[in-house]
Amino acid sequence: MDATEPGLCLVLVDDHPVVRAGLRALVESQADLDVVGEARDAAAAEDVVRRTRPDVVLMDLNLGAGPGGAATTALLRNLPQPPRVLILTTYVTETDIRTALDAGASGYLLKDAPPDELFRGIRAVARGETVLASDVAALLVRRVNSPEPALTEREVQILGLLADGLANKEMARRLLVSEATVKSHLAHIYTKLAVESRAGAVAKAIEQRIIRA
Amino acid sequence: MDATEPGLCLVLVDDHPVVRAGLRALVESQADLDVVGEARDAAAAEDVVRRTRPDVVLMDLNLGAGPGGAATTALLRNLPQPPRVLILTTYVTETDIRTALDAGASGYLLKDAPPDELFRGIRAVARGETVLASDVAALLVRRVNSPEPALTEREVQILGLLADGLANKEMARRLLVSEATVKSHLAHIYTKLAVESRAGAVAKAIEQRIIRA
DNA sequence: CCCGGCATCATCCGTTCGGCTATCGCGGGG
DNA sequence: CCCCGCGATAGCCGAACGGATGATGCCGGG
Repeated sequence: MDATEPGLCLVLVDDHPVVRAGLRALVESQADLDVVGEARDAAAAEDVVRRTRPDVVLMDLNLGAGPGGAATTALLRNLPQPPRVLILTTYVTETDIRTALDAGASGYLLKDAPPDELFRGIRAVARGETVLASDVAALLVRRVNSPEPALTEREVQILGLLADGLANKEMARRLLVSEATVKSHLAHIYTKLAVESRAGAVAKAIEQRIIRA
Repeated sequence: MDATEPGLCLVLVDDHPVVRAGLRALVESQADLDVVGEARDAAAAEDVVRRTRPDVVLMDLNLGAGPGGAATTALLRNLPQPPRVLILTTYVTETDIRTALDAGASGYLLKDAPPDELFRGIRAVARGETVLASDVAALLVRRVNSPEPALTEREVQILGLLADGLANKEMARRLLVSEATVKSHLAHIYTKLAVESRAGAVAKAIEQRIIRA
């Protein structure tokens, strides 16, 4: 490690103080990694990033109330000289990954990864590389060449409402379409998920992490 | 702090290495707290507790695959000279708290608590006190004077079949009862879970971990 | 340029749900 | 001893659902 190397500046975004403090202690055990700020929500994240100009932001996807990690990622990436964003979260949903990467995240790691992988991930992201946890990558790959047809965006949306227990008529109102359209989407969903009822669809969708519980 | 005081011995149980390492760094910043072991699942927890005989175990409720934190708590509490168990987790569901406390946990804190509260919690639990995060306490109190939605064994059974997408007639056949009975159980389930459809019931049941996803 | 997937909408029809009300036997706690 | 919760049962009825079938417009790849 070159002594003239300034090291990487990090900002932590997580709504749990315990996790933040823990992460800070962890990464600061590495000589080349420095935590220059923390935030517990989107607003604080923007503020601290504007002031500290970090190289990499470690972002939890689930920020409790307010804007989620994906939205916050997009927010930070739209700043001038935006930092790289490395998602560090617990649950994996296909749509979570997609939206996070679409929002401009450079990587996606899980909290059940060993610290080593985290350190390597941070450095890789700082270099401009993209890093994905193997579980995450596997999930994406499985989707690509799986015999199971992928659900459309609209269908996933319907599934979300379905899990909220809404009737077809309600969904139609929410989505500003007719009830016939909703039933049509549902029929497709049933076929793709190989189920034959709303309840079965919800269970399978959660099980396959198409929607979160 | 008395120099002859040996300090409190802790074991961390969490399936996320990042969180474990973070927690370790955090609590070891306190002179009187020592982490003597870590575990990522129930089996490892039992093993390390048997060997290290800690005063307090910090337990995550969501241990990924295998036995959950509540089951692990019960396991540890049934050992000879059991350690105190302090639940340290993210989400709060009524049933989570109940089962954890029933399993013999001495406290229930949330990961969004400030580190200070955590340190105080650990010391209090070690002294034999019971500690509850204020959010948790509020939730429990609310439960006491509101009709508690404790589902019957039969009702949980119905929920399982419901998540498989079975029709009432099918469930009736499986359970060797009439369809009327099934509908009766469903009506009770809807009331207790505060939903009004099968799909909503499935989602809420999975969310509250009444049935597995 | 045509085909296919997607989203949209429509109608028909038989089945299923879910709410309502009511009954019955059983067991436990006041 | 009586009441209550639980499981089981029944019938009624309007609303919701799910399948089948077909049609339109749009867009993108071959």
